[in-house]
Amino acid sequence: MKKNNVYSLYLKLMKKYGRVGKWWPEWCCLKKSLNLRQEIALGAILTQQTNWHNVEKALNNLKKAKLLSIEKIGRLKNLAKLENLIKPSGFYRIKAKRLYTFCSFIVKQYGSFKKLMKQDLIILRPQLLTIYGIGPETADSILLYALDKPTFVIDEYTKRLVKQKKLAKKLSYDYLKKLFEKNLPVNVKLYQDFHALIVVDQKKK
DNA sequence: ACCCAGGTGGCCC
DNA sequence: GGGCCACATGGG
Repeated sequence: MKKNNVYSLYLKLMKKYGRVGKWWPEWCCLKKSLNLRQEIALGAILTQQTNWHNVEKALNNLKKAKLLSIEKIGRLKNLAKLENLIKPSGFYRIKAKRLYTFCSFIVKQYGSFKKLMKQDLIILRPQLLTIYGIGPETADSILLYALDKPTFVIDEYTKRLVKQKKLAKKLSYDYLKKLFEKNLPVNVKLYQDFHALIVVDQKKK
């Protein structure tokens, strides 16, 4: 039998860390409230090239302002208030525009966040990728952690790990995504846990 | 005073 | 297809 480096890496990390980091346990759970799912989706945009610590401040500001809602953000008339609330997360002007574009897309195309959840991964992923400010990593993070869809997330940490372990020569997004998915059972919880473990492992270095 | 953080889009070659 | 830049704040 051909040995599977990707899957054995998952087992190794699972053995080493078990249940993972501070905010991951609730993300890596399949039963999440609608509010938490929206927080995760918005957080996925806010965390682009940004420390989680700063993102938390922005999310708390949104929560206090009762604006941690995709439908509310999608219906905003102007973005000044939103920009101000998310300032701690950096790139706040461009991120306010990205949040708004994402949220208004959902409102227009699906009517509500709840209806979006029912959409199929095959349809949804290409749709998300057409939205301004949603690249492959943000799309996959939203799909995997906010919507529990089986798509593997590739980020800078994953690339670093692949390089360290010499799992692949190419480091392009789609190539690595296929590599992981090809060598793992299709399982949302496993994808969630594995990606979280990679981040935790790489952060320690 | 630097340097970096769970990216993305625009522009150039 | 790949390389470089702007985008901005807070923490080490």
